[in-house]
Amino acid sequence: MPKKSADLISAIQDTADQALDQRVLLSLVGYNLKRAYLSIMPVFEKRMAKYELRPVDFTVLSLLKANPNIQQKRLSAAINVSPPNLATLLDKLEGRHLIQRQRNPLDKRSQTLVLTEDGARLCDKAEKTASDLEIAASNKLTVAERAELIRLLQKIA
Amino acid sequence: MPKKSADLISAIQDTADQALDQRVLLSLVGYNLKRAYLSIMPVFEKRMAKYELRPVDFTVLSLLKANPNIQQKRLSAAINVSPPNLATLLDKLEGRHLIQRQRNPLDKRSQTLVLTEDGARLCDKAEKTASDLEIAASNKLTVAERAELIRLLQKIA
DNA sequence: TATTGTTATACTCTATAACTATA
DNA sequence: TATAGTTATAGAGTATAACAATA
Repeated sequence: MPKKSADLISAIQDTADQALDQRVLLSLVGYNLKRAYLSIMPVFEKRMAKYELRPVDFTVLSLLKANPNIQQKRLSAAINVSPPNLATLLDKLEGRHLIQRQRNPLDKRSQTLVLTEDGARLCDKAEKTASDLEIAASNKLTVAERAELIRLLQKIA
Repeated sequence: MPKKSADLISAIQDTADQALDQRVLLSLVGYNLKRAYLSIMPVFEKRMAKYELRPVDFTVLSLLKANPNIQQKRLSAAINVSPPNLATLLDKLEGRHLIQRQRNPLDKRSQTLVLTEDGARLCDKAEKTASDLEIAASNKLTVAERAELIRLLQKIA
């Protein structure tokens, strides 16, 4: 509801001085999730960039380490990346000799995935970096709070 | 580390039967944040789509309601949308007569933003929808847990 | 010269349709 | 006919550079 002249000027001055009122948005879980995510991810991305890994690449390597010989289909569902997009992602990792696709002898349509030795080495380093970072990134929380946060997040998802 | 023939077959069968091991990833706050976010946002987006609002459009309307006559610069910083992207976003909202840009008489470079009457009405409805949804979306949490989750998320951000 | 906001554009991410090879 | 994976492509979201108007 637009104002005119003097009213507008004083309204602008008032608004500029005040702290931003975000009470409604900050009462919503989704808004807080996004803010928290945006505040911690840039650091993580920066660290992973040293290994030329995006967060999703790290996720794939770490899942392959823990689940060798997993099928692409299952990986795709687990990490919420569509089969077409996963295919190109895996092309890149395979091109860097970090993973290997193996035709499944039981069903030649499907492929199973494993880390190469290079991939396993890189994954170990990246996981170490991630867990180091985890401590630094959540230094605003106590150990108990961090555990509680993770528990609540897993309850939602 | 690729296997051959019989070994591979039994490895594949084992992997296919087992639950996916995500322990490393699930120990990281960032991974859990993303999973929680992805699990609650589709519902929110669907509801907001009825008002032809994306989450970020809702955020802008709600912030303008609570902070009339805010400058674009400040809004841009608050919601993490770059000035060029905010400009086109505001173009669309202004084209729908939901908001209005006003040249700041104190500094003609800047513009301040307000909701129109239509915008205020739509924002009220959308905020009502959001808070209704909030209860349904976080029904896996108790009231106390939800409050604690929000508190911890705000500590991180 | 610096700042606010805009335009134009490029880059990344995500989503969809159509194809292959196997079953 | 159905499924796993791929290719190609389109769309949304995000980032950057160059510009106009004002300070």
